[in-house]
Amino acid sequence: MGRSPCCDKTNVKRGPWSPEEDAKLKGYIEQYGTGGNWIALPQKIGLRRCGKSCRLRWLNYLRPNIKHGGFAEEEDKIICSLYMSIGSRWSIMAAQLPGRTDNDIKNYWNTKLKKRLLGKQRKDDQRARPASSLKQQMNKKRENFMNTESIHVNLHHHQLQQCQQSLALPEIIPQQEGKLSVYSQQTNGNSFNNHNNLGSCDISFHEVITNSNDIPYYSSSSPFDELNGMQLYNELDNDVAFSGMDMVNRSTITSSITSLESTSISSWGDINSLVYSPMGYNYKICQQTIQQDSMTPEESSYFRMQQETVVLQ
DNA sequence: AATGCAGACAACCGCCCTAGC
DNA sequence: CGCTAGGGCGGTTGTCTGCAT
Repeated sequence: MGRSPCCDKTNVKRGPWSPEEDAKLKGYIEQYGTGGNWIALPQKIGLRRCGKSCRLRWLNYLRPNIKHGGFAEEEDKIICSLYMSIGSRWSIMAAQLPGRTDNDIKNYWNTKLKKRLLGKQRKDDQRARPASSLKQQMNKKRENFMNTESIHVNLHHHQLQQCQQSLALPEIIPQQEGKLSVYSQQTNGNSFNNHNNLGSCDISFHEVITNSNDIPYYSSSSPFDELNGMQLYNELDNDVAFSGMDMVNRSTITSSITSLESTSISSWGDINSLVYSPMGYNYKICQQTIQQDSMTPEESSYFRMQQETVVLQ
């Protein structure tokens, strides 16, 4: 038995809002506020709309200081870099962009930025790989496989690099040696207490990709240490039930890790950051291990942004 | 002028989380 | 402690519009 619907679907109006409905809703909220109850609100003001629909209309369109369309280049950069580090957390992105709603950002990403990025990638691929080869076939296979996944999976390290380049973002690949401490904490009912040491990994660059069946899929870009890459992944998988967690199994795991001695996992958010970070390192790890004053101004700026994002979460 | 198609974005759906009981 | 309702959120769908044929 599913949950009961929030309103009588047969008795509410759906589809585009009329100017009259907008005026009613806006006028009421500006005068009395929402009263903390969206479900009851439409009845109060005589709107034949679902409460959730009213909420959405207000938040995405009617409330003051909402900007529509015309994203600035600076906003493009912020969206792109946030997507790289946190994935499709639209509401968090919206918090970083005053006047923008999560819906707006999501639409903008899906219709403009994603295509710009993938279009460029396609062109570059055609230029770079004119001849058919085994490697190409493998890549094609992988591409087909990943096309069935969400956008998370479609974004690869090199694509993200290109996104940075096409948007004139500074490319940040860490050169610092990171000594990463391990600590454990109970999160979401999953204990990481056995995470003493993940062993010594010497990974120049690796990509680890999960598929929808939660079976680790591993691909490589040279130079890298495949064995160690796999080892790191399997350690994660075995110890913390890596698979099956929403944040991870729909993501592309793309990271560039230099001289990893162990890793730091205190929450799924940490894993997520590690996973998503195209800059090559987890900012929380970075926080513990790399002095902020050793970063370039650009790195520092990204770091600050990420810290704010973490706070918002 | 009619039709088809693609892009843009508004709106909806359904799941998850949480506060209150 | 379990249940429920409301709110929040990400993914998806629907609709409108402009352009090409």
